[in-house]
Amino acid sequence: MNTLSFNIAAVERDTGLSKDVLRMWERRYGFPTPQRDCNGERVYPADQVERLRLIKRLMDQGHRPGKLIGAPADELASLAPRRPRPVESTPPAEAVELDELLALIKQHNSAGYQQAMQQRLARQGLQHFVQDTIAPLTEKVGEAWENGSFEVFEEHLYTELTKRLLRQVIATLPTAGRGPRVLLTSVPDEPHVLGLLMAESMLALEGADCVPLGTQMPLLEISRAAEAHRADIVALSFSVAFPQRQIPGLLQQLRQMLPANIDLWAGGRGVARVARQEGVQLFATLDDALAALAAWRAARATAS
Amino acid sequence: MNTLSFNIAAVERDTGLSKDVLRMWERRYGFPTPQRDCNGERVYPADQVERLRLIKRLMDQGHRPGKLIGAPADELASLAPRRPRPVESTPPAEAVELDELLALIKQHNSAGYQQAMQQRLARQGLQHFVQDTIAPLTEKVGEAWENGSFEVFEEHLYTELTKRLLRQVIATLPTAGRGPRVLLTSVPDEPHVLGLLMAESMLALEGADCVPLGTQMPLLEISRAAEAHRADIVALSFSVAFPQRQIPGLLQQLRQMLPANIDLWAGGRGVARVARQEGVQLFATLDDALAALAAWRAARATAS
DNA sequence: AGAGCTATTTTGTCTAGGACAAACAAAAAG
DNA sequence: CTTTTTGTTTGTCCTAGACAAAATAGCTCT
Repeated sequence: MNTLSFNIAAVERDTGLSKDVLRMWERRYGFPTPQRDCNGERVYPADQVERLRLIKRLMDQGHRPGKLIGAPADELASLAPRRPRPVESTPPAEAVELDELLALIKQHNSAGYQQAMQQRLARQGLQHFVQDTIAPLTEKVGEAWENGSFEVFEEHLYTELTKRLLRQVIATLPTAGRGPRVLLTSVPDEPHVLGLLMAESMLALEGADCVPLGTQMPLLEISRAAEAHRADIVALSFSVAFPQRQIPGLLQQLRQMLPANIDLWAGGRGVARVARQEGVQLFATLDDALAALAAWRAARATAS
Repeated sequence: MNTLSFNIAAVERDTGLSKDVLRMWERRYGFPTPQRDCNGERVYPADQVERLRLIKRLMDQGHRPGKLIGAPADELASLAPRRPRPVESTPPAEAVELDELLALIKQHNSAGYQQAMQQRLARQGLQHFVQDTIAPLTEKVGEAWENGSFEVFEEHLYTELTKRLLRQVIATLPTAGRGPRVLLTSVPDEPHVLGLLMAESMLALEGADCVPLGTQMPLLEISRAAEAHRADIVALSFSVAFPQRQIPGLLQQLRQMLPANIDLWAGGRGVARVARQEGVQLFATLDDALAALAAWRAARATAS
């Protein structure tokens, strides 16, 4: 087999590190050390790409590159996520059951996983199923990926199967028209959709009129869509992986574009530690979103 | 309302034009002409961002930037896509029905669209529904977006609703284990999933054992997943929007990583004009994929 | 004419290093 | 012990030049 090599664009694709950062690290830290082709362009060997991916994963957990790049291979020992873990409030019995679901994914047993989830859904009912099964399970998958016990493709499989399940459930809900019209989407560079689906299922269950637009909408398009659909609320989801510092700016910009009578909501693990914004409602949990829905209805009821 | 302005990263996000390209155009063509903030960084006014988005859309249709940037506003007249249009082989009666479906999306009538699609599915059966409704409809949506009669968010709505429908249908198919195990995914920078879902529904209908991994898998992960799932076939989908010139390189690279006994298939409108590759099977239509499935089974039957 | 080949223009990506501000960690002050 | 100030780390943006791949134009040959 030919030795695999990557140009800088391919490394950016596969690692998520921008070209600027790759060149900067080379200059500052002396790593990576790509060879050059006949045009003087960087050529990265596969093992360095692998190492960069590992470093990126650890960085997403809160480690700093300066520390990581020097260490040889005992980084594997520094698995410990440096981000403050939310306190594990799941009762032990529940946790065991969730681990069993994770194990099914880890064994690549799609059919078994789907069956087990259907069973739980029937037992818990939609609301509890979303809050007590899907939400913590997604959290656990994220953790498993961060600490290396899940491969990327295993996370993808989990996501894909769970998306299907949620969409299927949503399709069976009656399309009631009594609630506010909620437009659900995410900003560019935020491809995670599970949070949106969870929110949609909860809101739809309460009779809200949801318009799912998928992920990664340019901000201008979001405001256009909100007007075209005569939405009452624009709801965004930010995953924990989304760069936190960009969130306030994005929300402000979107708030400026939107007509004042359209509410802007933002939820997901990504907004947990974001400062409160003028004209934007932030939700740490799905319960908060439901409370906000009730509040919205109450405000409208008294106003009219 | 405050005048909206964008920094270069925001413009990249919203237009899809890289920072390098934005700076290059400014240097070469004198457009765009961003102002500078107190740090000397570019600040783009909203109307130039709008114009850049228009230019990008026309470029995706095959126009060249040099011609577009000079023209003032009569570009609107040059709507004509310069890409060779595939001959419209849809019989007129069918075409009218498809246009009715498009109109439902254009009116943002989600419920009506879903109902109409369910009806067609029941009438045509899954195979014909996918081949004669979803495939041409997706094509038409792409065209409508290219010529500006569809907004981005309308395309998103179509995609989201159609994804749901297909996934729902796939979920109802029996999980037969007789066929080859097919791993379905797409490469990084290829977020379009409808092609994959269409392929999955057809293959699953024929009894193949599909493993859907969603989109945008790094190549190294694809090969890892293929081994972990003991896949017989890795199937990739490339949309027409994917940069054609990158495809051969990607396929070659992946082919090198994969064990020789795992087939590599690639389909979708994106591969229609890609040259044949050693060790890779390219499909222009869904029928080709079904034929390849039959061929795979025949080869295995005689071999064993 | 039309099919193929070669030259020229167009266009995007890569390279280099410098500058600076935002995020973070450490030290000093209350 | 908490808060503020100072220093370090780190990412993004900047200019400007070089070059290769793609698209077009021009040519030749059938």
